[in-house]
Amino acid sequence: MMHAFFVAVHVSRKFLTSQQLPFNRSYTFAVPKIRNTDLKTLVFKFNRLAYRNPVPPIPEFTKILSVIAKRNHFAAAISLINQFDFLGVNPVLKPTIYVFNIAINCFCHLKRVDFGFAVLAKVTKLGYQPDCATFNTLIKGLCGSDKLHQAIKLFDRIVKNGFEPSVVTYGTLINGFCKSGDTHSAIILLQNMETSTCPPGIIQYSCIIDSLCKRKRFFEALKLFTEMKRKGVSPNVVTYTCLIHGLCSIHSWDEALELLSEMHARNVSLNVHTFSILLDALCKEGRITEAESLLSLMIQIGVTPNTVTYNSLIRGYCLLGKMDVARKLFDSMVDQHCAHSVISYNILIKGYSENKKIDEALSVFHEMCNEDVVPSLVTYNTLIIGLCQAGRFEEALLLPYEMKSHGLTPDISTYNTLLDALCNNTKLDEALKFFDSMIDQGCTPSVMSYNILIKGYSENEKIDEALNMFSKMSKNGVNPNVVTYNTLISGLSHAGRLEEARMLSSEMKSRGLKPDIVTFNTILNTLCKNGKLDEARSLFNTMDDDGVVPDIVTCNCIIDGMCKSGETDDAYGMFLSLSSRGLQPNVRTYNIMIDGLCKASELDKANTLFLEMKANGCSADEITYKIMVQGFIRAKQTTRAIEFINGSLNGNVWADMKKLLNGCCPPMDQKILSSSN
DNA sequence: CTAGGGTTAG
Repeated sequence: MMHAFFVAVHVSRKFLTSQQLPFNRSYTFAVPKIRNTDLKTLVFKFNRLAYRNPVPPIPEFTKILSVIAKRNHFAAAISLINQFDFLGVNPVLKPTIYVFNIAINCFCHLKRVDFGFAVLAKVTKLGYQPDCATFNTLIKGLCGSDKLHQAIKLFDRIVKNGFEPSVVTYGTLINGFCKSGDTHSAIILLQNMETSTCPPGIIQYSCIIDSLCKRKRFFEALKLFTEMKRKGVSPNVVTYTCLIHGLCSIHSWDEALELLSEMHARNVSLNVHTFSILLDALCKEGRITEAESLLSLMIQIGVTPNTVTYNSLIRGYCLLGKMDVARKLFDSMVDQHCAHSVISYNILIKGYSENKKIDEALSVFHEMCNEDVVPSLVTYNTLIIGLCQAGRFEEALLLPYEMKSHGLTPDISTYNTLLDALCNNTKLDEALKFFDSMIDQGCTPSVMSYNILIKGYSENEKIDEALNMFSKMSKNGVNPNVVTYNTLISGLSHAGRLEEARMLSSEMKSRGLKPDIVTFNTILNTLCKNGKLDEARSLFNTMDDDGVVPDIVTCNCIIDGMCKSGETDDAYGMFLSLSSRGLQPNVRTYNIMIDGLCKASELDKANTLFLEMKANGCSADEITYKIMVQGFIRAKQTTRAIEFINGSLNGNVWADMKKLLNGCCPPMDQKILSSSN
């Protein structure tokens, strides 16, 4: 559904006035205080200070050190601090607690909180007084190293020793809880703040609201949002952006737009984050034209798009298969002073891979290496997926070695992808060996790993091995999920072991796993294939009770079942009812329906549908052509078949078609056949 | 101390 606002943007931007939406506000730009200097220059500056005579006061040094640390050059900052023996107390330059705090912060970022605590020990040993920032930094470090428990212990200890926690101390812990998924504890801490000397502020509320949104707990998020406003804490652009992000992620455009108008009413301007989220949501829905309009709009009102903004747009084009535009946009980023991030490259690599251009994907990979953008784990995983999908799994299998040589550790996703590739290429013995080897590499197989093997066995008529793996996973303490059951139910059904399939489906429910759309589709497919259309019909009609809404796959299955049972009229009726169910027919739907019509000798109706699918933006595939040609042949209309082919086909499919036609054409048609080649 | 973009199975 297209909301009025986006229609407005799309149709004519000039009609958007500031009365309607919060975009056309004037923006003031903060001049960046830190100039764009690289690490080398900063270190040079630092050294020049150190050798000046007389030695400048310590704040001159800390200023540079904090800039270096802010640029994520943690090791460099620590090295400079060490070099001047600040921590051992330089005889000429007596460091302030600020220097120690910078050192602690750097160690924490380098995931060495233990060294941070060593600095703290030195602080007290030298008779310095740790300040609020010292403890806050350490608490943050512990939170960031998944040591939340220790962070709370430190908090309790310092409070017991008479330390007054600040709003930042609380905020750091709340953030830690939120990021670890324990929103509940974060809320309790927020409530504790109410009764403390520092009441919660905008940051604490926003943090929890964001966490709730990310976990799709919108009701609670909006409750807290209302509560904060009631308590006189005004939401800012961050609060709104978090909520809008959450709402967009569940396609609740109307609610998101309501918030946009509320922002306007409260005089809160959108920034690049807000715009990027909206733009990203549009791209994910394939609404690229609107996304483009939004980009122009943000530029027009003075919000500069950045790398993230462009990344979303590039991905949008990739999703539509418009790789040329994606590439152009990628190249244009440089002109817009937007640096390519590793994510920009990952998006492009995935785009090429998914559009069957693996060689382009590989060349982008080499390009990034040349541009000194370091490939990440995701880069490799994406490339491995691409290679596997292109059937080049031998090359993919080599990449974990390359990763390791670059200091990257393959993760469970890397291994699962390769495991899947081996299974898909019927290399089941190798897959099992690979499965064992990943354990040797210190990677514990996940449910997904088992599911992949179970699927591999099932699809290769080794259903007993699949069942064996199923019991093995439970023994190894890995609980099966819905996918596991669906895979097995499908495997057993294909093997004709319907009773066992039925048993598994009830076992799954008794284990508290809810059947999902795939479960239903699998069972419906089996019923239809086995001529049990009536059972399928009644199951189809009761899906709703389980809270599962039929999708296009479900309907395709039923339509196919009806066609196969000769109930072509019912099938066609269902086909016509798709849009009222909010469903779009896909190629498969058309193929099924056209085939059904052909077999019911309704050739003209089939042909009409064929023409209609094109008009509906659904392009025919090879199967469609084959079905049509077969239909004509069955009706002994070979000339019409040939005319049909000549009117619609190109090179590749032609060979198949010729085979199909061979032998069934009268001599004269054969002549037409060869002349049209 | 709070917000946006990239990866695996049915």
